[in-house]
Amino acid sequence: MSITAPTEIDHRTSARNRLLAAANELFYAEGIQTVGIDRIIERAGVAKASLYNHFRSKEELVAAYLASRHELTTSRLAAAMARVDDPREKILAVFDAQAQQFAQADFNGCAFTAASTEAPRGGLVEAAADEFRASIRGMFTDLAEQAGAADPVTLGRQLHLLYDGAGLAARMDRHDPGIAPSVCEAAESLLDVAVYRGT
Amino acid sequence: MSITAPTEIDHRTSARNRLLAAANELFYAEGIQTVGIDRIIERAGVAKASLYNHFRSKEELVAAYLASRHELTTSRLAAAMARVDDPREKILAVFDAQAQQFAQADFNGCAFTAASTEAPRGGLVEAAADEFRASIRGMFTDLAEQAGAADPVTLGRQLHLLYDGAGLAARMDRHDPGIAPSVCEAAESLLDVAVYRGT
DNA sequence: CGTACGATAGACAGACCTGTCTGAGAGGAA
DNA sequence: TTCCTCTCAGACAGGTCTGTCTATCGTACG
Repeated sequence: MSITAPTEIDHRTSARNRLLAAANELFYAEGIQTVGIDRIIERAGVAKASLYNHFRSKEELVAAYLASRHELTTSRLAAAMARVDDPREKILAVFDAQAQQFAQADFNGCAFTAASTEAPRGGLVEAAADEFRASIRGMFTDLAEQAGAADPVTLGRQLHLLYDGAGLAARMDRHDPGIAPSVCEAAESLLDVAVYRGT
Repeated sequence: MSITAPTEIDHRTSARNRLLAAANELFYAEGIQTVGIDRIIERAGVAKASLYNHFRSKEELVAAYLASRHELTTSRLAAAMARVDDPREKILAVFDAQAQQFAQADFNGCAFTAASTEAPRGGLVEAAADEFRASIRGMFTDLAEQAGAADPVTLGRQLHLLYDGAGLAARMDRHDPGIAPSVCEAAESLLDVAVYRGT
């Protein structure tokens, strides 16, 4: 890195990135409504005017936070899938990756689900959640097709149901260690029935 | 109803019931944080002092709202199960009853899940959610045992995962009519594998 | 050196929230 | 009648929130 241009860019991205990092930590851990702008800028070490210079409103900051979550989650799942070849193993790899998330100390359920219960209908949050869910659904449907399911749309939806239920239960039943194994087992059962049905 | 005593009782229960009804409608439809006390008492046609005469705080009103939801949901599921004899059919009846909820115009997902994302940890809301989930989990575990599952705890948990995922997906993917059929199909698949495994 | 721009700290407005309190009214009970 | 209890309507305090604005500072660049 040279000294002239990058520092300016670095400063500019630094403020935005620190804001996004603070939003990630606080919004995800405590919710959107309960975390005020003041705590975000305090954690980020940024002035309030700078926040409103980078984002037009709190809702826009929330949307950016969700976009970063979307990117992070899908890339993590893609990396997990890329490690194996067999479609069936790819599906199990997705649930394995999800289970690893459950084990994280800061795990607190699906950010999009939580955000959508707090945000008004028809806003940026709902749009971000719809986009995220469509992406996950597409992934599962593709996997179901690759795995040879007789009805890939239905199996994709069932795997998505399982994925949703797992994330929700892992947040609500924090003291149940049996969730992840039961999820993998259930995924295999659904897969077996959907692929070998009628043979 | 006579004129003397019941009117007094009627008045007394009426204020509380109207408050609970208003809380049910508003909290469930719009969330707990976004609905203020003022809107509750306006909808209920009750003075603010009366609210704080019946409930010590907003959190206590929320807890009462969740308790009424708990009662309503479990009794509805119990009624659905009572209509059939076979344990397997009881399980499907539960998911049928859930699907009927999805079709309600005012359906907005699981009240306990939504409330717990908005409420602080360690409060009355978390306790109510834990209680509700334990009740549902017990129901599914009992059903799994009655259905002859080799591992009733695991099947009960899997059915609970499915139930959770279904409720979540029905709220998030409002325009997907295929959820309910896919859920019933998945429940049957899990049931088949869990009961006939190894035979 | 001077200029321009972004960052900072913080005051401020306007709105909302919860919970308390006052004052008045209505209807049974002694 | 007088009392007592519940209710209503609304003011009020004290706090929070978002978003705007002022004023100052530091630094890169011409």
